[in-house]
Amino acid sequence: MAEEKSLNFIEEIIEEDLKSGKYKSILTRFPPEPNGYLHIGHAKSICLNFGLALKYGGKTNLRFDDTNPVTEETEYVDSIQEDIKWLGFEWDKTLYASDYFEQLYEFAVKLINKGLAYVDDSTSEQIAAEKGTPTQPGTESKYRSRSITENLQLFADMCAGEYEDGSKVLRAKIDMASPNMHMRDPILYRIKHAHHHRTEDNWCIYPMYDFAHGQSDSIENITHSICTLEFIPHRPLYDWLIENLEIFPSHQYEFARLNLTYTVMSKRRLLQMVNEKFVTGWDDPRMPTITAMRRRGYTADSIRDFCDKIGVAKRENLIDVGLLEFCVREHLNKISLRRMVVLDPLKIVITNYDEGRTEMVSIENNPEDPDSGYREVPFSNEIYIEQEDFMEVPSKKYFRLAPGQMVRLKSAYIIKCEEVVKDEDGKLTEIRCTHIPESKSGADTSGIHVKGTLHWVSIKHAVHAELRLYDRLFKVENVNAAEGDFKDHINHDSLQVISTAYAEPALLHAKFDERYQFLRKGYFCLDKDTSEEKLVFNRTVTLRDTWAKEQKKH
RNA sequence: UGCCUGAUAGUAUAAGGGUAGUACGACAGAUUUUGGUUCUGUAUGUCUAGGUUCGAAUCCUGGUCGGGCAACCA
Repeated sequence: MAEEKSLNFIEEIIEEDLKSGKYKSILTRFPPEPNGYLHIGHAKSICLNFGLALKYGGKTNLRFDDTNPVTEETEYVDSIQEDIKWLGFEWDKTLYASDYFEQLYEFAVKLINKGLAYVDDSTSEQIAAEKGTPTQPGTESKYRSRSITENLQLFADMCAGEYEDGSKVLRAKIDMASPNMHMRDPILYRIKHAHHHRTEDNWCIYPMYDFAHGQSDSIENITHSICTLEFIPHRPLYDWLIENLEIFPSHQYEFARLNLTYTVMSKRRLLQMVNEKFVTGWDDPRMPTITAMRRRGYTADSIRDFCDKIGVAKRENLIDVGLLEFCVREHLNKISLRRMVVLDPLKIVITNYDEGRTEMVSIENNPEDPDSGYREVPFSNEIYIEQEDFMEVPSKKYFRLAPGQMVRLKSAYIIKCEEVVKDEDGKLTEIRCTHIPESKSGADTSGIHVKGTLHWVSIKHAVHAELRLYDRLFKVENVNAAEGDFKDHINHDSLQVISTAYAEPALLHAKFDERYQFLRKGYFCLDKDTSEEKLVFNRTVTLRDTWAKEQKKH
C-alpha cells in the first residue's frame, strides 16, 4: 500500500489544469544552454521536468537554448545528452532554439509591423543609462519613434550583415517607466558575427533569451515551462510576447534552485575551477557535476532519490550535502560487493600459524544480499591490518587490538596481541600475535567473545592499488554567503592519494560497473585511470563512522 | 526611495480553518563476525504585533527579516 505523498506546488497546478480540462496532457522541457557540464542542480530540474511528465503521462523535450554562439560548444551538447540518459530519463524530441531562428525572425517582423518593436542605434552604454535604475524610471531612446517601414528595412539590413557587432539592436517597445526593469524596452536581437555550433555562419543576428525561450516553448506547445526563481521578473515579458505574437500560451512557473553546503553550483564558477586547474576537469570526482559524480561512483538511483527527498518549493534553500551522501550510502549498501583493503598497513605476524601455510576462508560478498554468494580469501601467518586498529595504550572504549587484547579477524580467527616490535626510533614495525585455532569463523568452539572485528589482507597474496580519497572542495558551509572571493574558501586538501593500498586478490578482477565496499573504509569504484599496470579506485563516500564521532568528542 | 518574491525543529519539506507530521542531522539504547546495516526511543519548530473565528501555521491588516531585479548572458 503506497503511502499517499503530498504534492509540491507545481504538481498541484498540473492536477488543477488537468482536472479543469485546460490541458489533456502535459508537455515539459529541459532547456540547458550548451555552455558547460550539467551539475547536481540541473539534476533537480531534470528530475522535476521528466518526473512530472512521467507522473502525469506526458512528455519532455530536450531543447538546447543555444542563442549565444560565443559560449556554446558541441562538446557540451554531447555531454548533456549523455548525462540525462545516464540519470535514466528519455526525452521526446531533441530540439534546439537555433532550429527556430527563421521563425523567430518572422516573429520579430510581426512585432515591428504591430509597432511593438524598433531598431535602436544607441550604444550599449547609452541603452544602459537610459534604462534607469530599479528605483528610477528609464527614458525613451531617440530611435524609439522610427517608422514601421524604417524599422523593417533596418532589421532586414541587420540580418543581412550590413552592420557591425553592437551597432544596432532590435528592442521591444513596451514601457520605459515600468517598475519591472525587464519591461523597459528589452533587447530582442543583437548583432554577433560569430560562428554558431549548428547554424554555422548563416546568421549574424541572434535572439536574446527572452525572445527565444518563451517563443520556443510556444512553438513546441509546452504546457508547463518550469524554471528557477531568478526568472520571475521575466514572466511579464514572457507573457507579453506570447500575447502580442498571438501564439500558443505556454506558462512559466518558477521553483527555487538547489544549493548544497560546501559546494558551488554556478557554471561560471565551475568553469573557473576547471580553467584555473583547481580540479583536473569537469569530471574531477570532487566536482558537483553529473559526470564527476558518475566517475566518483554515485549511482543514478541515488541522485534521483536525493532529488525526490529535497522536494520542490519556492523558498531559497541550502541542502546539507550530508543528505546526498546518505542517499548514496543507502543505495551502495544494498548493491556493493564487500572486499577487504588495508590503506595504512601494520604488519601482524601470527607466531603459532605455520609459515608456509595458506588457508582459504570463505567470506560473504554482501550481507545485505543473500544471492551475492561467497568468495574465498587467502589467509596466512603474515597479514596487514590498519595502523588505527592497534593502540599500544588503548583509550577506554577502544575495542580493537592492544597489548594482551583479542580481536577477531573478519571471517578468520581470533588473535591475541602478544608482543609489540619497534625499531631503534621507537616506531612500530610489527605486532606478534597468536591465533586461537578453534575460533575459526563458522566452526568456532572457543567460546571466546570479542567485541572488535578487523579487516585484514594476507601480505604475500596482497594486490597493490592506488586509492583516491576525496573531501569537500570548500571549507565553508555556505560558499555564496562567505566573505571574499569564492576561491579563498577552496579546501586545498580535498584530494588524498594513497599510492599503495593492499587489497585482497579478488580485486585484481574488479569491474568498472561494479561497486565495492572496502570493509570499514567506505564505498569505492574503479576509476578510469586504471591501467594494466595499476588499479585505481575512487572512494565514493565513507561509511558512517560513529567511532570517529565518539573520538572527536574528547 | 520602487517593483517582484519568500518566511514551519539545526537543514529541508508536509499539514490548505480542527491532534504541527516526515526525512536527514543530533542524542540515548538494542542487535551485529563491518564501531557498517537494521531496529527502538528522546529532544528541538509555525518571523512578529494585532484582528476575524468556538478554533489560525493556514484567512485579514501592519511590521520585521531574507532573496531577486539596472548583461547586446541564460
